Amino acid sequence: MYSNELVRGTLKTIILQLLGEQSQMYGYELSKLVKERTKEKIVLTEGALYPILHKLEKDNMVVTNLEKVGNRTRKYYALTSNGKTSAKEKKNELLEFVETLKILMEPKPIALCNY
Amino acid sequence: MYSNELVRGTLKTIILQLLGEQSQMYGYELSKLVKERTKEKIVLTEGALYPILHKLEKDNMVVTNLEKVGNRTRKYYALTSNGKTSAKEKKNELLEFVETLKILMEPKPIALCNY
DNA sequence: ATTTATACCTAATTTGCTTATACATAAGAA
DNA sequence: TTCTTATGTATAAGCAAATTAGGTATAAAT
Repeated sequence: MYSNELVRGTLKTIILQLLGEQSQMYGYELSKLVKERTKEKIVLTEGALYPILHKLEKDNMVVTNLEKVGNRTRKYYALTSNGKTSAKEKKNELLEFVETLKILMEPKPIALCNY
Repeated sequence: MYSNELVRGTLKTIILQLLGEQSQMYGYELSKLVKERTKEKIVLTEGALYPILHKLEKDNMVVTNLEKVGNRTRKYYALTSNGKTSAKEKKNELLEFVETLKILMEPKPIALCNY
């Protein structure tokens, strides 16, 4: 698993992206999906997950609806149109950022052939 | 420039990496190099830079030597052998992390051809 | 009967950064 | 010659996103 400092700052983007892939998802489902897809290298703990989801709702990025499954309640989250826009923006920013990081960490030689 | 949350967590790794590229560097030089190499998309402010350098010194990752240039003093930082090891580890972790992020953000279809 | 998985939530704390400030020399522009 | 910009290092107050650690409850598995 990656050190916490690295993951910090990327979680909201990850959540927005995953919510964009399906019509709706619930919290526990999101945490399982991140765990599975990253082979547990990134773990979305509840202490991070739920406050982010609540913030997204407060900011009108997602809407919720409760669904009963047996005797338990799931709270499904779906992107609003604001949320979809934000998801795209944040995804682009993140992908650009990782490219910048790569350039910074592995600078290409100025010229491979300079004669 | 990228939102601050993204940059957070990567700065120490960036500094270690850059220090590994040259025999020694001073703070102001590091901040200029990051600015230039990332076209100002990542900016290493002094408030972040110096505390990190001091922490690295305290943790025996770098050693310092003061050099006079005219009437001003530069504080050069050079990686120790611990620092070199840490730099490699952190670089690998960061590069792995960005790959994981990509997988998470752009999942490949299960099969391109499934008949 | 006990543990593990599912499912949600929150409060206290940590931490890595920003923002702001301070000091000082050197160079360049007005 | 005064003002601004660049060079150069440093620290303190404050913020926000996470961790850590707790709570509640149902369902399934051992």
